Amino acid sequence: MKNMTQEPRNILSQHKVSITNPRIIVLDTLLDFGNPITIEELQSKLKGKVAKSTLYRVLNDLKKINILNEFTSPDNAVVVELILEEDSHHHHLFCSDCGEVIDVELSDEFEMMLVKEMEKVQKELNFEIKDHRVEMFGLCTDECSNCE
Amino acid sequence: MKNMTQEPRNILSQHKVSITNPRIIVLDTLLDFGNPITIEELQSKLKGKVAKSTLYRVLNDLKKINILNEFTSPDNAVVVELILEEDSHHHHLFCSDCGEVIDVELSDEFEMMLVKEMEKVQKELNFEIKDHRVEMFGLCTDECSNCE
DNA sequence: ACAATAAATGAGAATAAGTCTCATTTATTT
DNA sequence: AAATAAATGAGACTTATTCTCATTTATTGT
Ligand SMILES: [Mn+2]
Ligand SMILES: [Mn+2]
Ligand SMILES: [Zn+2]
Ligand SMILES: [Zn+2]
Repeated sequence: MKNMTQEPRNILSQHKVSITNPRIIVLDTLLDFGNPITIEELQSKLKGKVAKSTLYRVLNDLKKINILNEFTSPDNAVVVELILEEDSHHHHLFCSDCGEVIDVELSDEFEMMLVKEMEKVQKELNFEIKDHRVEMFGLCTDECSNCE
Repeated sequence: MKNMTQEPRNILSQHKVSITNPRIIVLDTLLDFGNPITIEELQSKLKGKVAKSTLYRVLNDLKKINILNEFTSPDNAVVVELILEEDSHHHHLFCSDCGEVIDVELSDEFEMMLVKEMEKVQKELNFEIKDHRVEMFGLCTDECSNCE
C-alpha cells in the first residue's frame, strides 16, 4: 500500500498549509520527477500551468515547512529536491558534463566517522555544528542519456 | 623567509598572466583577508579602486589559472578563496548566523575513508568521480565578532 | 450551502548579480 | 620610443529572483 504521505494534498494538510492548485501541481511535478531538479527544468515542466512568481512562492512555502532542500550545483544552477519522510540522509553526486544530480547514500560507518570529525572540529573551533553535506563531482559514463 | 609565491606579482608571472594594477590589488586584498570572502565583501573592500566589471574579469582570470576557488554559501552568497601552493586540501564550515566561512582540515583517516566511499560509489553508479567537498553548517559561538 | 474574511495567485514591474560593449589606458614587444 | 596587443572603466544590457497589486480562490462561521 502506497504511502499516503506522498499525496500532495496529504503533504500539505500534514504541514498545515492550505491546499491550492499551484501547490498541488508543483508537488506532483517534484514527486513525479523523483530526483533533484534544477529550477530551470522545473519551470519548463510547469510552463503555462503555474506562474513564475507563484512557483518561487510555492518553493519558499515548501522550504519553510522543511520539505524542500535547495542547493547550488557546481555550474551555479539552483537545484531543489523534496524531502520525503521515507527519505534517508544522503548526499549528492554532480555530473560536470550534463549537469545531472544523483542521490548517493554513504555507509553508516562513514557517516559515523564524519560525525566524530565534526565533534572534533566543534571543540577546536568552538562552533556548534548542526548539519553537513558531502558533494561529489565527476562524470557520468556510458549509460547517461544526457551526456553523450 | 616568506614564501615568494605569495607576492601578487610572482603569482601572476608564475602563471604567465600579465601584471596589472587591478590584478595586484585584488590579489593583495584576497591575501590580506586570508579567508574565504563573499563577492559582496570583496567589492566593498575594492570600492573606488577596481571597477565592478574588472573585478569579475580578474576573478575569472584567477579561476582560469586555477588559483581561485568559488562556491556558494547556504544563504546563496558567492564566496571565493585563493588557492595557494602551501594550502592543503580542506573543507568549509559556514555560520548560519553571521555568514562567516571557516577553513577546516579533516583528518587523513577521514579523507582516506571518504576516498574509499567514493570508489564504491564510482563502481555502483558507473560514474567517474574527480573531486569532493564536505560542507559543515552551524553557529559561531561567543568569540565571533560578527554575530552577537 | 452562502456570505464574509483571509490567503494565495497571475501578470508584469522592480531589483540586483553578473556579463558585455567600446572608447581609452596600460602593458608588452620590437 | 613606437607599434601592437591586452586590460580597464563606465555604464548599458541580461536575466534570476523578488515585489506589487488587482483578482481569484480557500477557509471559516452561520
Ligand atoms: Mn537528494
Ligand atoms: Mn577554504
Ligand atoms: Zn552526465
Ligand atoms: Zn557567526
